[in-house]
Amino acid sequence: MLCEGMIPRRRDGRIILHIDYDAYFAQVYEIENPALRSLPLAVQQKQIIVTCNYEARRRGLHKLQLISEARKVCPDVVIVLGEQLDRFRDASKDLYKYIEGFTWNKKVERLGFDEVFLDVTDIISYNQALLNSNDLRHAFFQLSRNDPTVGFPFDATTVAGHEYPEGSAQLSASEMEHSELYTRLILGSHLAQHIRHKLVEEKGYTSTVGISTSKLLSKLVGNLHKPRSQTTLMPPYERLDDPQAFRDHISMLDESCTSNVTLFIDSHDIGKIPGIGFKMSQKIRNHVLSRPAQIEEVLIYGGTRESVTVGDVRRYPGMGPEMLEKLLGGPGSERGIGYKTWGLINGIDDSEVSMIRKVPSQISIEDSYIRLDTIAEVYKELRMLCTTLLKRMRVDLLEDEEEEEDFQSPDSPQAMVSRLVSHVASTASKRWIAHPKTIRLTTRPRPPLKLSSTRSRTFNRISRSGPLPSFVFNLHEEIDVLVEKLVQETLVPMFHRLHPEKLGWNLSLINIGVTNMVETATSDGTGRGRDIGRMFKRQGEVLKEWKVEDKDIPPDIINERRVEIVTSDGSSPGLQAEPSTANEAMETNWEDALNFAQITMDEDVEWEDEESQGSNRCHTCGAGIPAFAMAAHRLYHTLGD
DNA sequence: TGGGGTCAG
DNA sequence: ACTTCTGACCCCA
Repeated sequence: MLCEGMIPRRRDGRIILHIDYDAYFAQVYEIENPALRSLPLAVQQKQIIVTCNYEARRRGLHKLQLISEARKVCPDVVIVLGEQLDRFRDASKDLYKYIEGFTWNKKVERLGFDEVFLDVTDIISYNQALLNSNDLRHAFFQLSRNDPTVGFPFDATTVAGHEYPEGSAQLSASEMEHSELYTRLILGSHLAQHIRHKLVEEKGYTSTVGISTSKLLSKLVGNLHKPRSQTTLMPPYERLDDPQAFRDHISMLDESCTSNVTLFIDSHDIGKIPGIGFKMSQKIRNHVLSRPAQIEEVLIYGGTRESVTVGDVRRYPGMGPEMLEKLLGGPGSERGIGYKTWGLINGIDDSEVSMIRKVPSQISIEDSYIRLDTIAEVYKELRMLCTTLLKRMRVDLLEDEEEEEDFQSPDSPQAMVSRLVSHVASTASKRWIAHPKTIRLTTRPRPPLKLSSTRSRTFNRISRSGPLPSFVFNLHEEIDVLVEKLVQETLVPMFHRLHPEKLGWNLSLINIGVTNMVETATSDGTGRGRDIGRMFKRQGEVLKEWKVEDKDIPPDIINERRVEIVTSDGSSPGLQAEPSTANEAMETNWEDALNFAQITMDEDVEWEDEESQGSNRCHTCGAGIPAFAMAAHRLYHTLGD
């Protein structure tokens, strides 16, 4: 008897696509140099092939192969270096933004460089409602809610690409004709195919896609047919316990055939399920294998480890959320891990595809070392890592300052002055879209070679963190200078907190990271997908008379700072430029603008609470600036160049 | 918030 | 050889 209550109910209302670019690193090179496409191409990191194109695989190469071996197997292989990740990261971001363009709800989530999840539920529902059941073969998929001509024709009676199980459309056609899910998955498969085609046409990338109702299932099912293909996990997803369906499918009632989800997921090795990693799969394996009384064939003495499949675990006597909770729970482990894992084992994953994110939640740089045990070497490495980190921050957290959108009213002093600046000086300035508040230093001490062997626990990295000084946001200073300052003032003290002993340590790794991002406020957080209506509205407003008002000024700092900042004496520690010069320039060239800023100060304004301070940072140097002084502060930067 | 663990690509 | 260089999320105090 099946214990119904132990299996969480399926919720298959969503349609989720999982996109995986084929042999990603290799493809990036192929696009830069199309001549490589027809050749066996391998990407090298250290002494290994990290990935290779399918031509190379056809000739016997594979991932994580030694270079020496690869050359033996395929002497004419073209090997390129893949240690510098910048090009891969850039291409990945570009593809991500392109793919976002297909979504309506902005639910698009990147996993690593080469995978993207899309929640296309809304698009599918919309098109499902549009289907004409009298002529499904000549359906039209609408990609836009506004323009019914944007889209593509398709045959809504068949799945695009592969399906799992193979030929399942014919097998249970009678049941599925009435299945809502069946229709929605068909729609999903055609949308997936369209996106794949567009990725090739517009970006030159081939990809592999999985189509199902959750991140878990779409990711897993996509693996069935690679490369340049797609697979849809077909219904029924539910166990057939409806009496009528029960009789119709009496021949399928063998337990493994109750639903295609179970059929599909049961065959996977337990460690292949996303979310069940090395540690957890080991714990589960040990438990399942260490009770061989139930299963004669499984012997642990032989030393050969039997593979444990999801099916083995799912059907293990007494297995359920409680048992998994006992197995996997404990201090440090995630709350409700047993229930979550039991869900995964039953093909249930309710986790959301997250909204598109413009900024990462952390940026870190690390390097590993054979031996690193002198303070001088450490300083040198800190400087190198810091340099890379600050450059990365300028790439990932900086954005072209385009016409100052939405968030602040178009006639606010900031926007006004900003327009003046970019118009008259035609300065293509940059702004920070986020400010990390914290910097962290991590090291991995070399394992104490021959200790009393208590436990070689995963006890790997140790770290210290502290506030990130705001001078690092100063774009007018040379990186080298900022690095030197950051190392001396922040990282060296942090290092000594981490390693108080003068000698005796030996590091195998150093990592420097910035975290705790505070996003600079923009209206929608995406910075993309301009609203046409809003643009028109704005144009009108720009023509209106200036309004003098500003409600974003924190009360506590205005009195002490107002004079200082308006006279631009560089009260922010990060400002290095000559104050008098900037000041002079402002007064001579920007009198009106300055007056404008002055007027603003004298207005009777309302104050916002402390919370608003985060949005009153200078985009350029990161200094906290009262809103009323921001306009003048911007001028200062512009003229400082 | 600081420090650490697990998982993933 | 579970490597390397990340990044996300979760837990505990």
